[in-house]
Order: sequence, then structure tokens, then C-alpha cells
Amino acid sequence: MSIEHTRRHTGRRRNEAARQAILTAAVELLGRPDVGAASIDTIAAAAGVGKQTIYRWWPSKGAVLLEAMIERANMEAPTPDTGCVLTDLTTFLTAVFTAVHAGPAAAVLRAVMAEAQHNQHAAELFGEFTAHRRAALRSVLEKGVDRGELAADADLDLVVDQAFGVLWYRMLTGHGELTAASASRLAAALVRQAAGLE
Amino acid sequence: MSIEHTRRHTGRRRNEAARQAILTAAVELLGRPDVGAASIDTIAAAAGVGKQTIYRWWPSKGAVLLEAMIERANMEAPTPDTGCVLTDLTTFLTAVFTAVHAGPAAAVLRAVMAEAQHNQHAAELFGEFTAHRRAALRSVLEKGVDRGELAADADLDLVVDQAFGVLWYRMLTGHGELTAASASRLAAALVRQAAGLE
Amino acid sequence: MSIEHTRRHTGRRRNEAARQAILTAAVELLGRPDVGAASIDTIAAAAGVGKQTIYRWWPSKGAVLLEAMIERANMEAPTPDTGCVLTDLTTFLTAVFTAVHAGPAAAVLRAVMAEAQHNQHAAELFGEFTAHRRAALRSVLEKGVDRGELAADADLDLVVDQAFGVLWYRMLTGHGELTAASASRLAAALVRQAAGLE
Amino acid sequence: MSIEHTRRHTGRRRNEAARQAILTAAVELLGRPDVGAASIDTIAAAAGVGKQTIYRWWPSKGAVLLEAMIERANMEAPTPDTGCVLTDLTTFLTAVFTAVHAGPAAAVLRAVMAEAQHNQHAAELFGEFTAHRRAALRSVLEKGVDRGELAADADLDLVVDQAFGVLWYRMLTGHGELTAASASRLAAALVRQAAGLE
DNA sequence: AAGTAAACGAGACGGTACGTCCTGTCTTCTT
DNA sequence: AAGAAGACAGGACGTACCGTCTCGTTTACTT
Repeated sequence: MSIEHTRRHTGRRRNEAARQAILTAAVELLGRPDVGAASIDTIAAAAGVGKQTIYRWWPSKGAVLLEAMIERANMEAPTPDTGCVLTDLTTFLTAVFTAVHAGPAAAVLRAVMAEAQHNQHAAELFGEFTAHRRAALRSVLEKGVDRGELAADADLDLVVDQAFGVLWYRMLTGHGELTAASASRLAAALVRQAAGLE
Repeated sequence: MSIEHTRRHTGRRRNEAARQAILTAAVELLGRPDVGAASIDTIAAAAGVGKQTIYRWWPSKGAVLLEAMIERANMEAPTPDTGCVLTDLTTFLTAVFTAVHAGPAAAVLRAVMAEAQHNQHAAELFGEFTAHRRAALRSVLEKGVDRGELAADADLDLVVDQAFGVLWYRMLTGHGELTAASASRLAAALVRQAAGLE
Repeated sequence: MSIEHTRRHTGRRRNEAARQAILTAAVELLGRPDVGAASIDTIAAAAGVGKQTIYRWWPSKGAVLLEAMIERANMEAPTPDTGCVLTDLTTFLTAVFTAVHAGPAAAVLRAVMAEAQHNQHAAELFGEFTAHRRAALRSVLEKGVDRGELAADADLDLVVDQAFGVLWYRMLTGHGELTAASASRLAAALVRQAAGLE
Repeated sequence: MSIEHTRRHTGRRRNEAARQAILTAAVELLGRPDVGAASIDTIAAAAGVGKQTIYRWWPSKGAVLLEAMIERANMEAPTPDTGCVLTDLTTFLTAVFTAVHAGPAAAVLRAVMAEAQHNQHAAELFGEFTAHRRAALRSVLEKGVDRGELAADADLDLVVDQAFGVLWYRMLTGHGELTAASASRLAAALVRQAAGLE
């Protein structure tokens, strides 16, 4: 028997309402046309929160945005399993492309990326996020390999990077559409590429 | 009506040494491990130059970095024409990947990208730059179509975006190698993908 | 009508140890060379006490310091009555000067004064304190008047302000000694001044 | 012949208008009934100035206030020389008392004093200021000694500290008037005290 | 040679945002 | 009910940059 229950926690608990208000305000401000409107000060003011409450729980602005992104922007796209890798991949990419195309997600993602380029904290968190996303997509492709739809020696990491590469490249440069049609074409091309050469 | 083509210019000319010193200092500072060390102030100080000399010739920090990138980082990759699209594409991507892999180019590119996310000037200039780069790569692929190596209905814009997408995605997330071998694999995969399905 | 004089008090009583710890910590921290080290947070932490325990019993930081001053710094100088006003005054001022000269009292007094300049609570409490101190000194002088040692029309309020004025002025500016010798000279000068002109 | 004129100054010069605006705003804000309204932020805002412009020229808020005090509050009281020490002292103290009694000077002086209690820079500057003021008053008294109006062995430093002590003590505690009548009584008392005892 | 004009190094300016610190209040669990 | 712990809103602090604006100096073309 372990003692261990010396003292679990003491003092006031984290205010969930404040946390939500901060994330909401962050997303809302990033959605504004005025780029750069989302500073820690303005987020705190918009959320009706002290700046310290932000810094108590997040190490940097990027971390706030990342969390907002994950929670708000619903980037947790499904990893479908219909038995057909083309269908699965199309579904996955369509979900991601349209999520980014329509809502405020693109602004948030772009801001997170920018933050990660000159902020250590943000870079690490962003790295974890993208790794997780790649793993999700890879698992979809691996099922295709298992079923023999894709070549056994296909370079899945490369395929994954091509998929997310197109997404990020178009989002960051602002060129090219991120439509459902575009996602379908990309999915088809990638499957064709990885299917092997009969 | 006065012709007035007398007196073309009066006063001191632009100091090329200063221009070079600014670009060099910018690249050098971005190469530092300390991210964020490259501000206009620090660049000016490092170059032994007044800030106004920077703003006289460039509209924003992003513009300085972009020019530094083009001139220093030697991003002007060749657009080879050997008669074989796989060879041409491999050459192109290898040049780009290794340029980014080795030198300080990656740091500069990442900084430019970050700048472009919250700066109008920088975004436009960056857009022009990437459009130019895409056009270069596209011309390589178009020759492949003309020769029948690639399918006539291949979505070349998508292929281009996949190529640059992988580059930028790996550079920005810091994941995945940007080696010559990696470039070759990507070139081969893209040609396979666009070759058509006979 | 219910009498209800059962249950005089319910709940835990005030913790005297906590009170002492707070006052001790306040004085100790003010004695530190690092000026400004004494905040409510640091006092609470040093005393091993919650902040609320401080605010439950004192309305402001100034009030804590004032109480610490009165209790610790032993500012409750005696109001001697030997039958000789010069002796009494010398004793009084020597006690005050040396108390301030030696111990941590000066730091506490200076902090209280500073607090009182931008804090309503502190100002009022400080006003009461100084009024009480003036009354004590005045009573010493009044006995001298009664005995005919001082002129009947002597401006005792002015004499009192001269005495405390020298003390505070030297303490706050850090100039001039606050020694026993100095106290004696001041006492003699004030008696000479107020004795009238025979 | 010395060369020496290597380069006197380079770059833009200090903006005198900004300096004046800062000092004016500081005094104006301290005059407000709302204690604590004078922060660096509010002073900068009221003066239409960036905060850095304040920090570029003054090491602390106390330094700003001190300079404002010296320049605005016209604390440079005259050091009269009429040949009669009582007249001179009365004139001097009346000028000081009424200056403090009427205008915004008292608020500024109190704030400077408070600053000096927890700020090294401010303390040193304040020390210089008060030393200068003491010297001025002392020179008035010394002439009285020279003329035989005051005792040759009078403790002039003590007299000076009594005069300024009464001023500061009354100002800081808010008790007692600082009127012309009050100044006259104090002058008379101090002369009587220091005149010697024949 | 003298005049004129632009570019230069230097650096002060008004602003905005940062991240830290402190105050006084409030919750939560423990004594 | 009081205490220790600690989160909360608010707000000041002092620093770092940005992009603009003087300064006095230097360099080059025009007269």
C-alpha cells in the first residue's frame, strides 16, 4: 500500500471559463481581416482576462493558438476505414482541405506556423502536432498497403509529406484552391503514384 | 513642352557596399542559433549602416530577407533541359533540396515565410517569388508533356505544388531530410504519378 | 424573544502565531538591502502564510507595516516625568533617535511613509499614529509649562513639529546623524527656544 | 592647437518640446485628486510621447518628477540678504511654505519623496536636491552669525534641519498649516533659539 | 571651383507589444 | 471559522522593435 495521498492539490482551481474565453478570443481575433490584431494584450482584453492568466497556462502565444486550433478548428479529422484506400484518402483530404478552406482555421494555422519560426516553445508544440497529424494519415495509407492496394515498398512518408505539403504550401502562399475537388484530385494522384506499376 | 532630358541624376549614388553589407548581415544574423536576433536594428548595427539606409531601398524587413535569399541563398536553381523529364526534375529538385539543406538558406526562407504571414508588403513579394519559382518548375514539366513522357491531361499545377509543398513542409516543420536522395525519390514518384496509366 | 447567548463564537480563532510571523517577516524583509523586496506576496511567503490571512486582518500593506512598526520597532517611547522638562525631553528624543538609528525601525518607518503617500488606508492610519506621537510629546512639554520652565505662550505645536520634523527629515533624506548626542542638542535647543526671554 | 573636433554629435537631437510636455504632464497628473494617476504610462500618454522617450532621458519616475519639481514648482527660492537674519529667514521660509501650500508643488514633492524610498536613482537625486536646498538656507544663517545676530557656536545644521523638518513633516503627514503666518512664527522661534543666551 | 542634391551613419521620435510583478479578491481543501 | 495554497482581473513596469524623422557629413554630378 502506497501512502502517496500526502496532498493532491490545494488552492483555487483553474477556471475553465477563462480558458475557453481565451481560446475563443484568440480564434476570433485571428479571424479579423486586420492581420496582427491578435496580440496577447488584445486577446486578454477580448477575453476579459488578465495577461498573467494567459502566461500562467501557456508558455507563448503560439501555444495558445495551437491549443485553440486543436480544440476549435476541429483539426482532428477522422481516419476513415472503408476498405478502399482511395475512398479513405479522399475523405481524409477533403475533410482537411474544406476545414481549412472555409472557417477561420487557415488564419490560425498560418499564425501558429509563423510563431513556430521564431519561438522555441511554439516550434516544439507545433512539431508534436504535425507529427501526430502525419501519423494519422500514415495509418490510413498503411491499411492500403496491407490490403495490397498500395505497393509494399511505397514510400509512405513521402506520400504523407506530399499531401500535407500541398495543404500547407497553398495555405501559406495563398495561391491555389483548397477545395474538395482539389482534394479528390490529389488523393487520386497519390494513390496512382503509390499503387505500384502493373 | 519641356523635354528635360538633361540632368538625369544629381547627388550621391547608392552605395553598393552598404547594400551588400546589409544583405550579408541579414543572412548572418538569421543563421544565428538565437532565433529572433535579426531585427532591423540589429541588421543595421551589424552592417554598420543607418536604419534609414535600409528603409530607403526596401519597403520592409521581408523585402530585405527576400532579396538576401535570392542573391545569397542562390535559390535561382537551373531549369535544365536534357530531353528526359525525370533527369530534369531530379536535377532541379536536387539543386533546391541541397541548397536548402546545407547553407543558411533554410533560416532565411523560414523567416521570409513568417514575415509574409503578418506583413502585406512581404506577402506580396513572397507571392511573386513563389509564383516565379512555380513557373520555372512548370516549364520543366511542360517539356515532358510535349515529349509525351507525361500524360497530356496531367495536373501539372498539382505536381508543382507537391514538389514545393514537400520542400516547404519539411523545412518549416523541421521534420524529414532534404537530401539529394530524398529529392531523387520525390522526382521519381512525381514522374510516375504524372506519367499516365497505360 | 430568544436570548441566544449560547454560542458566543464559532469556528477557529485567530492564529496569534500567524500574526507574529507576518509582522516579523515584514520587518525582516524591509531590513533587506534590496529595497522593494517587501511585497504582500513575499511577506506571505516568508511568513508561511496565505495572502488572505493578511488581508483578513489588515486593510492594506501600510497597515501591516504600521502595526509591525509599533510592535517591533518599539516606537512607543516613554513619556517620562522627572520634574525637569529638559531631562524629560532629552530622554524622550534620545529614545526615539536611537531606536531609529540602530535597528530596522528606520526602514519600516520610511516604507510606511511612502505607502501613506499613495494609499488612502495607510494615510489615515499613519495620520492617527503621528497624531498620537505628537500628543505624547506635547504632554511632556505641557508639564514644563505648568512648572513654569517654558513660557506660557510658547507655541508647543511648533516645538513638537520641530522635534519630529528633524527626526523624519533626517530619516527620509538619509542625511545627518540620529544619535543620542544629536537628540540632546536638539532637546536643549528646543527648551532654550521655548523657555521665553527673561 | 588641439584638433579635438573629431565629431561632436551625430543623429537627431533631443526634442525639447517633448521634454517640456513630459514634465508638464507629470506635474498635471500629480495634481489630480486621484492619487496614483501618475504612472509612466499615463504621463507618456498625456504628453503624447512614447514611453521610451521618457526612459531614454530619465532613469526613473522619481527623476522625472524631481526635474519637473525643480523647473516647474520653482523651488529655487531666493536667498535674500537684507542685513537682518530674522527678515531673511522669514522671507525664505515664507516663500517655501506658500509655494508648497498653494500650487501643485506639494503633490510633486510628496511623490518624489515616496519614490526615493524605494528607488536608488531617485534617492540619490533627491539627496542632491535636498543638500542643495540646505546649503542655500545655511548660507542665510551664516551671514547672521557673521553679523553677530546668531551665536558663534550655534548648531546651524540643526537649525536648518528644523526648518526643513517642519516643512516636510507637515507636508507628508498632512497635518498643520503651511501658511505665511506659520513660516513667520517658525523663523522667529529659530532665531530666538540660535541667538544665544544672554 | 562652386553649387546643388541625394545618400550616408547616427540616433531620437511616437507607438505597439512583450513578459514580469504586484495588489486585492476569490475559491478550494484542510485543520 | 480560520488557515495555507494559489488562481483570478487589473494594471504598471521597463525593454525591444518598428517605421519615421532629423542631424551633420560625404560624394557626385552640374554649372
